[in-house]
Order: sequence, then structure tokens, then C-alpha cells
Amino acid sequence: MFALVDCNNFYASCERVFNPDLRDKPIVVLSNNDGCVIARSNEAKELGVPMGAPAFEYEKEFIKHNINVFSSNYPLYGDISSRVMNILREYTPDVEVYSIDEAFLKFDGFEYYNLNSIGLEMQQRVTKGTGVPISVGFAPTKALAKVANRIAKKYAEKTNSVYVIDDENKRVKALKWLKIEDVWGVGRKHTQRLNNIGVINAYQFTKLSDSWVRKHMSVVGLRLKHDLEGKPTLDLDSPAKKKMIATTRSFEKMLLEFKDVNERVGTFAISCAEKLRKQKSHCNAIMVFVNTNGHRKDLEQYGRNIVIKTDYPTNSSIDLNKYAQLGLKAIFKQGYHYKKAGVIVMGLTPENQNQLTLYSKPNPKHSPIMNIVDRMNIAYGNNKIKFGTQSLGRQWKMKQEKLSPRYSTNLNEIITVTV
DNA sequence: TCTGGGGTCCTAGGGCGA
DNA sequence: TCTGTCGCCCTAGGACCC
Repeated sequence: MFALVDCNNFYASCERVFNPDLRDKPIVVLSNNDGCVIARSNEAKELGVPMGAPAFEYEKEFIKHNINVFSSNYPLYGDISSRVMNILREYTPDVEVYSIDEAFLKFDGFEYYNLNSIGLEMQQRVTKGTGVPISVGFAPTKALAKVANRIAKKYAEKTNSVYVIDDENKRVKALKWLKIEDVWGVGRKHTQRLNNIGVINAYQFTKLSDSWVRKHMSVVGLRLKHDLEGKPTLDLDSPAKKKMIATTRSFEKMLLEFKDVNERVGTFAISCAEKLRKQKSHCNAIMVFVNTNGHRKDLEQYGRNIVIKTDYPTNSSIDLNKYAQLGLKAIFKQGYHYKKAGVIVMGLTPENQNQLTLYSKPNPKHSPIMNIVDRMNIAYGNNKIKFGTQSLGRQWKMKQEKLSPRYSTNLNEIITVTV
């Protein structure tokens, strides 16, 4: 059996952990730059705030309904997430952390246990240990565990947020209840295609022929179908090393000058290099992209990307900064209002398994320099060490006007209690 | 005036060597 | 030496996830 454990309204719940006054009050959490709503408490959902709502359009609603608005605080959410996952690991060694707020657990050999009561116990332990409420769904396959979890969440009062699909009747009933667009792995395009042939719920999907599903939804769709039929096809994934690393941002205002965009792109490349060194990898290619603001129909649009192969596998900030600048020079066009840019490093290989190249080799000084840079940044705070293209008096930063303190990861922001 | 960021997997199609 | 075929590799793009 698999379990899918999902934290309820995770970001909003995290904000409540150190601020219990917010219990039962509406909360929304905004994306980077305070752009869109990316998480809502149940109360905010009931007030009709949609997912992805642009914050500026809803400002009046927020005030009118006393909605508590937060900028996203990833250090806090990441820390609470790892605490939740640690508690879950006490129940089974087979845990796949699927996302910041979700994990699949495999319960092999639990045939004679009462899974429902295990679910309730997990829930109590996590809520007591972290303050975050969870929902738990059990089923014989991962896709069905997702369905069970949905039922647990939807009918929280009746199920106590724990639901087990353990017989054929429950499986069929659940699939007939689940709309096709809510099936894990069925997005907008597939929903449209399936609706067109009269499939509106998950049960009808499982009744399609394998060949139709294979043809129109590839092996991914077919695996999903079998999983929903109760034949385990998807197993726990082991935590794989990343295959690409990206740093991309929208700008707080539109940029016109090459030097301004170049400074951002350089900083993104350096950030990618730091992430590479953290996971002890090298990359052999780097992509740089720029985009204008697609929402501004009144302005001329432009967007391009370029991939540059590096001369040798590298994770040096100096190298990647250099390639990023070369890339930007190649794609930047004067006269456009740039709103977004990014750097993605690809072709990742372990640091200690380098393919030798015939004509060029890495500068042997880079590795020790990067080592010192990383150590200084840890000791004195991030971004203290700057590289050539970066401005010393960096003016720009993400808009985060409603940021809560990093209660659990920064000593200076720890909660204070007055008696 | 303001509209996120970071990933994965799969397929089709072209280039290329055996 | 030329040509056809097969399979591998690479890339772009599509679809999905949170």
C-alpha cells in the first residue's frame, strides 16, 4: 500500500505556526516580487480569491475582507517541511518527498495493520510536532493514493482527513466521483481531448482502450491508467540529483539597457554556479533567455534564448558569468522593454567525474577561489563577494513587502515571548 | 504601474555513422 | 564507391507537476 501525505494549505499553515492569532483567519501567500497569489487558507478560498490571482488586482478585496497577506518565505517553509518529513520517516523507511508539502510513503507488509488508525496517528504527531495539519490517503497504487488523499481533504469532517481505498467498490466509487481534470497527470490539454470523446470522470478514463491512451497520451498516460486500475505501475522514486538548475526572475520594473540586464544575468549565472557547487556538480552547457512583458500588448514583444556549450565541465562562477555575458550579447536587442531573464545550466555531471577535453582545460585557480568565496559567503552572509559584472551597490531586490520573520532558521529573527 | 519560479519526462524529427 | 537502412544521439517543444 501507498500513502500520500499532503500538508493542508501548506504556506498559509506555516505562517500560522508562529502566529496563532491567524487561526481561522483568511491568509494568502504571494509569489516572488509579490506578484500572484500562490497559496490560500480555506477562509481565503471561501472568500473567492482564486489561485494565481494578480495581487494588485485583488488589493481592495484583501483590505475589505481583512485578508492577511504574506510574501513567500521559503527559508521558513523549507525548514518546516523537513520537520514534517522527518516525522513521517518514523512510520516507514520508504518515503519519497514529492514536493515541499507532499510525500509518498510505502507501507509494505502492513496487511494486518489498521491503516486508518496509522493515518490518524501520523496526523496527530505531525500537527503536534510542527503545527501543520495534514491529510492522508492510502491505496494500492500511487495514483489511487492521490485520489484517496483528495477525498480525505474534501470530506475532512467525515473522514478526519484520512481515507483508505482498500477494495474494488471504494476504488470505483472514488473514480466515478473524481472529475477527469482533477486526476493527477491530466492537465488542461488532456482534459480537453478527453472531454471531446465524452470522458468526464476518472472511471470513464480507465475504461478507454490501452491503445487509444497510448496513442494520445503517450506511455505516461498509459502508466497512469494502469495505476488507476489498481495495477501498481509507478513506484517510489529515489531522490535523483538534479538534471538542470535554473535561476530566473521577473524584474520589478522593465529594463531597457544592456548593462542593467547584463548585471541581472550575471548574478543569475553566479547563483546557478553556487547551486552547482552545493550539489557537487559541473555543467557542460548554459542557457540564457530574455523576455519582454507579455501582458503589455501595447509594447513590442521579443524573447529569445541561446544555449552555449562550455569548453569543459565547470561550476566556476567566473566561467559561467563569462558565458552568460557572451550569451546575452548574442540575443540582446536594443529598444525593447525587458521584464524577465534567466539562466539555466544543463548537462550536469558529478564534480569528480570530468571528461577531459583536448583543446582547453579549466583554470586551476578557479576551484580554490570558489571554495573561498563559498566559505566567505557562508561566514558573512550571502552575496558579500561580488564578481566583475555585478554592481557593488546593488539596488534591486525582490519586492517582499509582507515578509514574515525566518523564525526557525535565523537566530536574529527568532520568536520572542513576553510574559 | 503591478501578472512566479523551478523542475521532470516524453516524443518527433534530423543528423550521422555503421 | 555509392546507396539504402537501421539505430543512436541530440534538440526543440509539448505536457505535466508543485
